[in-house]
Amino acid sequence: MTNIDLAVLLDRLLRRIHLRLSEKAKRFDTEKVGPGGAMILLTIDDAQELSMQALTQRLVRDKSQMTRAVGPLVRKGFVQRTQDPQDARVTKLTLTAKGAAMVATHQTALAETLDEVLAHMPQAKREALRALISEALASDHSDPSTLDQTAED
Amino acid sequence: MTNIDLAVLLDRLLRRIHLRLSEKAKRFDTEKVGPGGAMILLTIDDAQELSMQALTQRLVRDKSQMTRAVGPLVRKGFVQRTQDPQDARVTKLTLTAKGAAMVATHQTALAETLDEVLAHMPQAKREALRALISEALASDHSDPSTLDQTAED
DNA sequence: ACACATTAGTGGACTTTATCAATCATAATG
DNA sequence: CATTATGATTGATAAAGTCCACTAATGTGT
Repeated sequence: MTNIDLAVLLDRLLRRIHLRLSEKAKRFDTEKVGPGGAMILLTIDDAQELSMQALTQRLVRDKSQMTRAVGPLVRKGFVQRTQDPQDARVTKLTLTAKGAAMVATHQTALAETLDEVLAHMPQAKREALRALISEALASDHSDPSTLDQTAED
Repeated sequence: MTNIDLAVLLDRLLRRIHLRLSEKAKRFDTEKVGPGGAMILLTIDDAQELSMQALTQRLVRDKSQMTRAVGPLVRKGFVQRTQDPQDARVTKLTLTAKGAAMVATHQTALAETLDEVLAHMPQAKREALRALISEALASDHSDPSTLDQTAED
């Protein structure tokens, strides 16, 4: 195994997953949600409701890029923007029924993809892997700038 | 934990790492190797010597993109192209001394970054995480098209 | 020799993401 | 109020990656 670091390994694994997923996606992603869009949908689904800021922080992207990425999803009817009654500056994002359906499709595809990529890995190890990554994410409070921890996990 | 899948978690973790790494990189990446270039250097370093094809497969990218990405690294003196004496079609990539130095710098930065991101994760778990990812990568032979396994790992 | 496959590189069109500054509306504060 | 901070968006621009078709050189097999 030598000297290739965790980040490099992560990158490769993720690329493989993306590669296969995008092949599958050709079959159902007729509205061109794309990998970035799918990630957004999955994230909103997980949180039920998210502000732009929270979404930006979770996906670790630039906020301006986030607006642009969400735009098409709204236009295509997957996501709904609503104004927060508490604070009229914030935009809350929720999934439409159509968005939820797309999430379900993507989750199925993701599960299939993971089954392929991790074909030879026993379930227990997959769980362990997921747990470790989840833990790594949860325990990372060291960001100087942008992490606000809207606390679940 | 709900329904966010492993791939999504992986993506987030990797993004966090990249984000921090790129901040660090500003301080030493004066020749604009960039994250993509760094990944290439690290990969060549790991294999000692790599054909373009092998590199493309490992990094799971488009081959034309790969040529374009390697070009600047050669021009800047980090990587050397040599023709394989066995097969004159293949270009073998190796690191120059300058390239090796850059790899060392990047590895240090990577290690620091991982220390930050995984600050609260004990060493044993980090090792476990690395081992699991490594295993996932190694055991993945199911690709229909492009994996040729130039056999090390 | 000949046909055929493989490896690399080129070129162009195109999509996706990133980056950075500026703007606008709304809060929050003195 | 006036000022400042915040959340979101816009605009301009660049970087990165994809896709596809094509060329050139070399290797393989008949």
